[in-house]
Amino acid sequence: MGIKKIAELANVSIGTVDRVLHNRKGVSKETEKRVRKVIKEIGYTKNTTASRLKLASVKKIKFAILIPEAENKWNYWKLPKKGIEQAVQELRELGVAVDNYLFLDSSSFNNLAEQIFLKDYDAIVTVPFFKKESNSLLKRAEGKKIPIIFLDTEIELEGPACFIRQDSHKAGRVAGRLLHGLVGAKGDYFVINMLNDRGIHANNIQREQGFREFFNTINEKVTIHTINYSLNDEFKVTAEMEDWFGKDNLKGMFVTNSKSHLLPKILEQYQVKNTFIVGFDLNNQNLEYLKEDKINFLINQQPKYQGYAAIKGLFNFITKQDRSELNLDIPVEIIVKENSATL
Amino acid sequence: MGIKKIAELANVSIGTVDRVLHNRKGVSKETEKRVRKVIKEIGYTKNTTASRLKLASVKKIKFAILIPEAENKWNYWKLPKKGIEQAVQELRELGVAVDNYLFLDSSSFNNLAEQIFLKDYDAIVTVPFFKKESNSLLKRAEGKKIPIIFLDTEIELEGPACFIRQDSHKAGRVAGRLLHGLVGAKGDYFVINMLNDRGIHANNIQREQGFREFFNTINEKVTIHTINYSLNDEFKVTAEMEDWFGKDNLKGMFVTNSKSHLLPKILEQYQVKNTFIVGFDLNNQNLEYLKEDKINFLINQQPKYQGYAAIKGLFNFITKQDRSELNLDIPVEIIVKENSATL
DNA sequence: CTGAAAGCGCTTACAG
DNA sequence: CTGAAAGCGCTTACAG
Repeated sequence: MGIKKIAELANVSIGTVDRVLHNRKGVSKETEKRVRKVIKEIGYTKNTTASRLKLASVKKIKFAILIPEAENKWNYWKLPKKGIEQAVQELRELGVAVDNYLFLDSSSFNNLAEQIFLKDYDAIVTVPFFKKESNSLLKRAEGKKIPIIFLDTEIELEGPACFIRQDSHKAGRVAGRLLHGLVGAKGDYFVINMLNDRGIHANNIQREQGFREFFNTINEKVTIHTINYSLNDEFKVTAEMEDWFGKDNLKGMFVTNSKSHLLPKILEQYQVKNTFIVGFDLNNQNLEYLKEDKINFLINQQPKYQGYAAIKGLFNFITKQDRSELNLDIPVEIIVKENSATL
Repeated sequence: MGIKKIAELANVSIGTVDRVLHNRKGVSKETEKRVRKVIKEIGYTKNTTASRLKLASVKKIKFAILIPEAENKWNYWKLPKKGIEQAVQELRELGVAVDNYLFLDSSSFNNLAEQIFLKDYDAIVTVPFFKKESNSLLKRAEGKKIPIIFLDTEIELEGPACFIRQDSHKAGRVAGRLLHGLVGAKGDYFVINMLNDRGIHANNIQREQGFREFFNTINEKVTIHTINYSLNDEFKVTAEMEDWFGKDNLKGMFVTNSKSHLLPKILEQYQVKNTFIVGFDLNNQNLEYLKEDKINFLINQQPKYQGYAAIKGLFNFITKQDRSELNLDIPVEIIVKENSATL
């Protein structure tokens, strides 16, 4: 069922079959036609394993990974990196290798992108944190026909791009559903955007939109306050917020980023009662509060899997022209205390 | 880094290296020692791909799949089967193949098991529906040193066994958490076990236990009624149940199997109000009611993935002696209307 | 434009 | 007890 069989049936050498299969030139029209016919007839599909066995030693597949430096501040980014490492481990004997380029801000992002294009990578995995810079990266990759996958967040770019990320609108709607179940129609709702250095993150905006969308969809007029709080300053409870918090009804708090663990302390400090919290991401601090029943739901975006899937998807694209795994909508995983640990 | 290098360093032929690597006899103590030393020194790990490339044509890995016939009644079983097929597809070029044996009841289970042992399979994937029969299967597999994985449900067997399934206690606790969030301390709770031909299923019992456990853990004394309802008869609302349903409070209904879609109709018919439902499995009927807000939460046990993981796990065990994927605790996936479809 | 040969890392029969 | 050779399915120089 392999190229040998094709060669035999088409009365050519396996070298010629290989030329046809790879659309290399140097084959006469007639021979090519004959070979293609046989290929079709026997329903040939390439044995990727055998192919990679040879290529693993002569032509590695190299990926450039351009993601945030995972210090304490962006601890989160250890997870996609882990997933990437796992995928590489699985594919190592098939000749896959990665180089990590870890950025700190938009300028180091740019510098590293520059370095990446000096070498010949087969694909790039990155993160669309900086719109302008992402666009320029996308353009250059397109020009060099290097496939590129963006993780974590989907933003609009000038040209089609591949994303492996959770649908943040959807995540926001799910959060709406969950909080509404606990708080009901008579409560007050709060969307809490904790800003970081780069201001408000694209997917945090989308999460808030989705959250509000949910209440529109179920056609319930509830009060939703937005609180934007900068991580750099102290949290200041304004007079307006004191009014909101002072009410005796139930309160639903939707924290649009991974910092929901900052909330319980603050709420305690200001003696705000009857609150329910939905946040994002399974960092240790969040999980701690989930266990203490001070956070009610966490939404997981499977960061490790995102990294894993990116490498696998790119590998399948490069080796089998299979585009189907270049885009991925990560399910909105709902975590409560009871399903938070898989023993 | 391969056997060639080892052979060179140990001053033997690759044939001898191979003998040592596979613990085959016919190697002198001294040679073996020398070879093992080199193997250790260079930190050799087998290239599974290369190994399988050769073996794929001379010695296939064959799995016997012994699962329920997926007619309409057990439609669910199409899903693990699909996952199995996907894994086999991915591993086909490495020489993996499966035969399906589909049973209808305990006697056909036994007959098919008999047939399986007449052939030489490298592993078995099955389902522990029938305790006695599962034990005898496990025993025979043990005797022949054939690895075996049980899907879907964990039951106690006479001897250690591998399970890829969701922790049903945990799933029950999650259900408790979810319903409690909607219904609170003042409501009534109902556990609804819909019996089938085989009586009440092991994991349905465990789900009920987990559910009750949750309320013990949070130390809240709520009323939990158990309703056992046979699928074969009409649903009869007893006088006692009329009392329960007639109360004006909120009611939480936990359906321990995949038939939660039968409930909304019945509740409507008996004009039971203020009910919230948590059920299992993403069949079309359940999803339909989820979309209509008549079922509030569904718990998914990722049946397709269970099948997929079983094949992959067995493959990694057989080819790399890696036992780590033979047991798997499937996460308790919480599904609401908003995250039910991944577009 | 085409073919024959060597090789990827491992496995298997065969010869001695 | 040990080695040399052929082969898994594909790829790559090299020769003509």
